[in-house]
Amino acid sequence: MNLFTHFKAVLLTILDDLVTKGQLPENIDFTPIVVEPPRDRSHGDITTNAAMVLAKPARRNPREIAAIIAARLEADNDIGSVEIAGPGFINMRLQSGFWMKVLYSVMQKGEDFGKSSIGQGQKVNVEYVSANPTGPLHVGHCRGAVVGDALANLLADAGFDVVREYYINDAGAQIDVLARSAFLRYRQAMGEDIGTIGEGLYPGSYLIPVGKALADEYGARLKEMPEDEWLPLVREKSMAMMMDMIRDDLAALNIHHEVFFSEKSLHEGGGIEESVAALEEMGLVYEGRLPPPKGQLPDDWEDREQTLFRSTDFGDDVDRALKKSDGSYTYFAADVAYTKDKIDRGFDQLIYILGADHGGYVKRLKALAKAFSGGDAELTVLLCQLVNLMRGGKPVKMSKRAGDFVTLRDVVDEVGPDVVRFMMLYRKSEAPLDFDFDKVTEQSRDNPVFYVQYAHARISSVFKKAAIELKSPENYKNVSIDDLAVLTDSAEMKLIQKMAEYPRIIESAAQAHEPHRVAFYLYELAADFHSLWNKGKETPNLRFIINDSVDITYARLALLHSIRYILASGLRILGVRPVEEM
RNA sequence: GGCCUCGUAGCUCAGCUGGAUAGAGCAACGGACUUCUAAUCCGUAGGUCGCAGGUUCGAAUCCUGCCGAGGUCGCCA
Repeated sequence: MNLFTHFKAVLLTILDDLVTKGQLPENIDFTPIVVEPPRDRSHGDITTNAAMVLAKPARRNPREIAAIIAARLEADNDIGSVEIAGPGFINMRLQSGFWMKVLYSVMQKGEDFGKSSIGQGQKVNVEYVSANPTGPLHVGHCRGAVVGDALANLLADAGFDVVREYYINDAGAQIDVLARSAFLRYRQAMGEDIGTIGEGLYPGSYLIPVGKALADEYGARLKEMPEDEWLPLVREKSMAMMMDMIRDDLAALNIHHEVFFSEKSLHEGGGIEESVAALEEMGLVYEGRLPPPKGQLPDDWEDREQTLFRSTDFGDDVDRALKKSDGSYTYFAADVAYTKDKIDRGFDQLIYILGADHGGYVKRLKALAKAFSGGDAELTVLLCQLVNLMRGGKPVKMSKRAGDFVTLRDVVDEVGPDVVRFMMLYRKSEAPLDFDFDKVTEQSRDNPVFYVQYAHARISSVFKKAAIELKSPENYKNVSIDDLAVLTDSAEMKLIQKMAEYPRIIESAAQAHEPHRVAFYLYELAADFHSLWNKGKETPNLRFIINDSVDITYARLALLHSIRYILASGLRILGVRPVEEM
């Protein structure tokens, strides 16, 4: 239950009634009305701008309207007091009994407490990673991988029907380069001295096992074939092995896609012709010339007529080429087919997680979604900015020597998947991110991963102690709403109120496509918990286990258990494991 | 030159889709360990929200123009 939507419903009922009673004019637009937590908690538990929004259409003073609404709100059993403040804010304080109902609801629903149905089962496709299958994932892929995965989890919790998808670029010239590079490794495996690896081939040692596998499978036969015979065989084998490696890399970060979509299947299955024909039917394809780019002109620029898609009809800067000078389809043409395929599969929302270097690609993708869905499908792109690898405050030097890059696996192996995931999510994705190997493994408040994990571990330690000291340590699970009334300390109330915000965080983060909000929320929840913990040091009767009062002990264990549920739920969305001890 | 992203405390960043006196952490300073782990907590101090206009009851948030940082710019993928 999102308490803000709950009280918004209460408010709207009142407003409707005021309209029928003639105290407000008819046909007023209520959509700008929000019910939310006040910026400053001292103003109350919830606040609404209703009076200020209604003032103009009702042609009355906002504070006057506020007074009318406030009088009605006060009649609600869950609302303790109502105040009108500033230009016309209506601030409400809730009865403490209401907070206990919320806490009880967390106890009952457990990790489902934050789940929402605002997604209404809308079909969402989240495409992320989609790295070329020509080598292991490198550190640059980390962020998009984690952001995409967490966003998918978040959307699923918010009631969307989510498909996680990986687009395999298995059709371009880079795949032939991969195959030739693997062929070299094959010759090496057959005992040949291959010398230094030539310019334009992949020198990485990860291809050595591919060469061996080829040698095992084909023996000397490949060497005796002309290139046009061995190339397809080597291509298939090396690509399959690269994809296996990529899947392993992703699994190390606990990432699993449901769909791996092959670009090649669009070329071979006629998807491209079909989709281009569909655009033609809509009158969106023509033969024409593009103006040369404004910046530095490419060396090999030649002015020529080509097949173009009218993406400018949908807000793009220039029309986009569908065919290369040799007559074959462009990469973009495959995207035409791919977008159409997604729309045809019935997705209401297409989300792409791309690196910042793909910024120039966004408008043409949006143009495609508009063209194929008639504007019904929403296409959004999250551009993840660069991750700067640091060590001890200094940038990690990455050698320009080809093949010598930091892999995703290097990073995960060094600091663990939980740290990688949390840190990649502890920043909004449009902002660049420093990832310092030393800082992220530091155990201090400066390290949010540790800080949140530590809260979870501390809660676990209380339950361990309770299991030893209490006769019936599980009895806290049977507390009633009334039993919870012994929780009256301000730090306890603050925690309950913080927990009550969780469903709203999930909903707003999902709608804004901002998983980092969950990470920040968890940090705040952990801070409130650590604060209560330390309060118990100074004030022993605020500790969780109180020897001479089982009632208080059970109520507090119920509180702790609820916090643990929410920490676990939020961490699950982020893909970080909660820990029992540090 | 066009387009995209960013600019908030000394540093690293939040700011909940336009709300009230702009918030955290680090660094600085002052406090709290016979304890359910002090790996934490409490307090003090720190601001022209890049600059200038505009929109309105109200702007860090929306619009326009500058300044600065990064990215990107037919047929590569």
